[in-house]
Amino acid sequence: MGRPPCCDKDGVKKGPWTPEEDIILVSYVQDHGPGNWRAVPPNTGLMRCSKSCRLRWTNYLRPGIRRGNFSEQEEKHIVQLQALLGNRWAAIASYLPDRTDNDIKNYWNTHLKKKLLHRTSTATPAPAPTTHKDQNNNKGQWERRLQTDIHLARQALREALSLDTASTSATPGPAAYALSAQNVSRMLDDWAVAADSASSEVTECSGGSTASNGTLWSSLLGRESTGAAAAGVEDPAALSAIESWLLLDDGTDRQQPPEQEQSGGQLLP
DNA sequence: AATACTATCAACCGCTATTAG
DNA sequence: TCTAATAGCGGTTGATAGTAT
Repeated sequence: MGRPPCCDKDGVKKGPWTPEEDIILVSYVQDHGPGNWRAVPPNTGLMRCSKSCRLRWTNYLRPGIRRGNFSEQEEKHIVQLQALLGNRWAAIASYLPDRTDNDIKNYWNTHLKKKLLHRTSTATPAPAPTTHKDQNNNKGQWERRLQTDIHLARQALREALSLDTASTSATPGPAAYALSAQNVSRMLDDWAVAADSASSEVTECSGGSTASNGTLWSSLLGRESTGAAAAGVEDPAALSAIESWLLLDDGTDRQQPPEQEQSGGQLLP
C-alpha cells in the first residue's frame, strides 16, 4: 500500500484564506520550516489541504515577496525570459526572486500579452496608402524584432549549453535544469557586459499593498534564499542590458540588426 | 444612482515526476 | 518492486474592485 492520505478530503475548506489561517500557517512554518506540507493540516488544525497550504505559503506568505506594480525592467526581463524559456513560470520566477511564479504568470496573461499584441498590431498598420516597400518595412516590425530576439536567445542558450556540456560533464543528468539555469544567468551577465552603460536606475516599484507581507512576516521569519540570487540577475546592469537589447518602449526601431549587437556586444563568451 | 462591462489576482484544477510505505 | 500519495508546475476559473454607460 501507499501512504495514508494527507488530509480529510471531505472536511477540507476552500476559498480565500482568513488572516487567522495565515497567522497559523506562518507560525507553523516559522517553527518547522517550509516543506513536509502534508504534516501541516493535522499539526495546525487548519481545515486546508496540504496543497492549499503550500500554495498559500509560496504565493503569498513567503517572506521577501514583492507585490504590486512591475517595473519596466521587470517587464522586459519577463518578456526576455519568456521568449527564452517559454511558459515555464517557475523557471522565470527563479530569476525574479521576489516575485512568485503565479504573479508573473498573472502579469503576463493580463498585461504583457496584451502589450505585445498591441505592439504587433500597431506595428502592422491598417490599410493605408503605402507602397509595397513601405508595407514591408512596417509590417510586423515589433513582431519581427521579437522573433529575432527569440531566435538569438535560443541560439545563445544552445551554444551555452553545448559549451557547458563539453567543459563540465558529458552525462546529462538530473542537473540538466540547473545547468541550463546557470547558462541563462551567464547569458544575462553577458548581456550586462554588452550593455553600453549602466543607465540603470532600478525603478523601485511603489506598489501599495506590496511590502505588507514582507514587513509583516519578515519580522517573524528569516528570508530564504532562492538560489536565483546567485544567478546575479538582479544586477541592475543585466536588467539594463536586456532593456537596451529589447528596446521595447523607446518607439524607435533599431537601425542595426541584432547580429551586429551580438558580435559587438559579445553575447556569448 | 443603477447597471453592465472589464481587469485583476488569489485560489483551484489537473497533470507529471518523485517519493514513502 | 509496486502502489498510491505528495510536491510542484502550468492552465483556468471565479470573486471582486474599478470603470464606463
